[in-house]
Amino acid sequence: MKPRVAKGTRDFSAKEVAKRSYVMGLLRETFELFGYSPLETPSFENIETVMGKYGEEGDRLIFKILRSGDFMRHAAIPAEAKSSEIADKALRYDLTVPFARYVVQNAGQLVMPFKRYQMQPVWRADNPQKGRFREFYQCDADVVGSRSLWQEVELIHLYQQAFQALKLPVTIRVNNRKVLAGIAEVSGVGDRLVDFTVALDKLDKIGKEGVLSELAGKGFNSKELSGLEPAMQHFPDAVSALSFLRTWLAGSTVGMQGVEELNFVLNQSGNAPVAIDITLARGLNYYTGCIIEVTAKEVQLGSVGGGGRYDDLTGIFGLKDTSGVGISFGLDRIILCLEELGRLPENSGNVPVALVFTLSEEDAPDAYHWAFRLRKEGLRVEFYPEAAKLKKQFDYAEKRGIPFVLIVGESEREAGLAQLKNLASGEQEALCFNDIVARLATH
RNA sequence: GUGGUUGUAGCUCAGUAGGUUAGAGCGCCUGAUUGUGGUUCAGGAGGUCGUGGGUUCGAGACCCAUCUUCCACCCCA
Repeated sequence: MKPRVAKGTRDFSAKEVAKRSYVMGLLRETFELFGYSPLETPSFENIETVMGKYGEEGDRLIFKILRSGDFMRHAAIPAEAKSSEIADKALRYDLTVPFARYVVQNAGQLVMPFKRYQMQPVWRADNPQKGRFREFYQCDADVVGSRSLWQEVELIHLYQQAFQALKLPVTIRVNNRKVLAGIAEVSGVGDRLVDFTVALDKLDKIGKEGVLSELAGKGFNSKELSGLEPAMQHFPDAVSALSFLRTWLAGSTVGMQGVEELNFVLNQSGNAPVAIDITLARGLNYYTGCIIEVTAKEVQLGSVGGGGRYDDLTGIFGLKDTSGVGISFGLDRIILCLEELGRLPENSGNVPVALVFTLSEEDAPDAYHWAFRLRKEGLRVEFYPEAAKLKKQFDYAEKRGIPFVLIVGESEREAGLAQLKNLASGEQEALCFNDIVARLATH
């Protein structure tokens, strides 16, 4: 059997880890700049915690974990057994639901509004594609316990700040579930909101005709279709979109509320790259208010982030009246984008600055001592552990990307010096310890 | 979950209409060169052709199943 990673998963080499920690470091800084505190939750939850939170499609994509112990042995499992009977745990599907669980579980201790960020992998039993994995990282920031729309504004600015730091130009598209509900209401299809929004979300991809025919296929009649049509027009700017919606949705209380929320958020967003997009729906069905999605401007790779307001997610776990709003960064897609644009720093930071050669067994103790002392000075130094041919030791340094080598032989030992050689330039000089520390430190 | 696609040496790939012992480039190892690499030259190792069945005198090639890759749909980060 050929060893292989499981479908849709990846190993991360030193280089890749360096890229990932670069991006995660910037995100962490930004989260903390905005006052969010870190949280980590287990990789799996009780199955009832995750099931039913993401819609039917979501449930299908949840990785379920078989009951442990000898459960399987004395149970003849009927084919129609529910997955909850043979599985009692599930890998987390996102970070928001475990967060909601945490908030409810610790409601008494938390200071509200409670702001946390979380950067951990999530798992989905999806078919992999480019930028689409079965194990991937999300980096989330959420606030619960405040209905203020300033939270939405702040999260938009958090997005702006983070993507600026990452040097990845993005468009932040915003919409409001209440606007969508209002459109459905005034068109008389309030009971089929999900079918409507799912189809509308594809406008960019399949065009107006495509959306209309998909809706027709779902049983919408021609009167309903023409009622919904205004939602598919293109607005030149936010002002005209909002004024159109104000007249169109005048008869819907929810709709008007959504319009005003959207208006507030847009007005307060300052120079952030936000755009109103009334076709934006987002699949996760726990969103109730403002919804946000972020796409990279220069790369076509789906969305690199998304989020929104959820008024009652904690209600499912028994805590009423605790509204939350949050955003998510898709770490893996952000890295793919930056990679494609060549904007990840070259210097990975985890390569030694020097390699100490071992010329012979006799020279080894002294050579090792050089490495030992240089490390005490805080320099990343590696010691070549065998008296191999110099060609081999040079090749090793070259391949690891180590810029300097240190050669200590009999003559150097007597003089208390070491030869410091720059591999790129070929320059070599016999220097004392302090000079070598200075050279390597300033490299 | 649906449809298509991919898999041959460590890597990138050849392999013609099924026919001896499956090839190339790069990489790797050894030597020329026992304290100075990147060049050059000479030699060498490395493959149950993703896996399991089947058709055939004979399968890397054809058929079926399965896993994997990438793509589209679904959905999503």
